[in-house]
Amino acid sequence: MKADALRGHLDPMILAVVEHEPLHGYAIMEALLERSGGELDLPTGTLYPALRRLERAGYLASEWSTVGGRKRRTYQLTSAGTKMLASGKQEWLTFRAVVEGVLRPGQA
Amino acid sequence: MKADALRGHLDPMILAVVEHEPLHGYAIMEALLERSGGELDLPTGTLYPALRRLERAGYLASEWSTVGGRKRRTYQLTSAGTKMLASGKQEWLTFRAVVEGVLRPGQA
DNA sequence: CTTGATAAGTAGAATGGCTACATGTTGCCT
DNA sequence: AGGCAACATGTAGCCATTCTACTTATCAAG
Repeated sequence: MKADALRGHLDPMILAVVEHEPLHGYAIMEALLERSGGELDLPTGTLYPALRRLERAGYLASEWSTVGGRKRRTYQLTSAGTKMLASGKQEWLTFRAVVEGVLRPGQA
Repeated sequence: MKADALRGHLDPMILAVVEHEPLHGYAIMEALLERSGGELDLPTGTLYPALRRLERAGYLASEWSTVGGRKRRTYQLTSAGTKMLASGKQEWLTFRAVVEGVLRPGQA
């Protein structure tokens, strides 16, 4: 998959994986990897800054904990984040329709 | 639709509209607008540089003509462009599967 | 004779995902 | 005991591409 085809689509994806349970950064990476069937192997230099950005923007809230000597920062959706996720899903559907309207991907 | 969610997806879309008939820049803009149901209104500052980039990369070839006092540069797919378009369509399907695997967009 | 559509372009800003680097722990393998 | 893989978090700076804003020019309609 092309490098930064993700542009603009990553945020809702991150929000989606913490929708039903709060997760820490590393676990978010693993969840993305798993849900994408191994395709989405985010570098830490992408994920961690993105999480901070989303927190700054008010879509995520975080708290520190220490588990077995390891520090974890666990993120959960805020109510603004929930709304953002919903509208992100909607925007995805629009985007998909636009691309497929132009691309007509059935025709190889 | 978010501004540059297009990132990395625009190139195959441009190639797609000239797949069956050569078009000049302005006509490409109109074709994108029409095929996207009015959603994709590219600024000229996006399209023209993109066309030049695709030509430099060998995916498009262009020639000048003058129609009614207006200069047109008409673009058509090269054979490399045809291949690139095919692989772009394939990549789109992968990308879509990745996003939807993570997003599960059915659930509002 | 001005406005809107047609037509092509450039310069420079901004975005955000990437590479590469930095730091430290735990647990398994030899 | 030593080393490496997995766990865990983070920063600095690069880079590609899309965007805004601008320029130039013709033609048709009003």
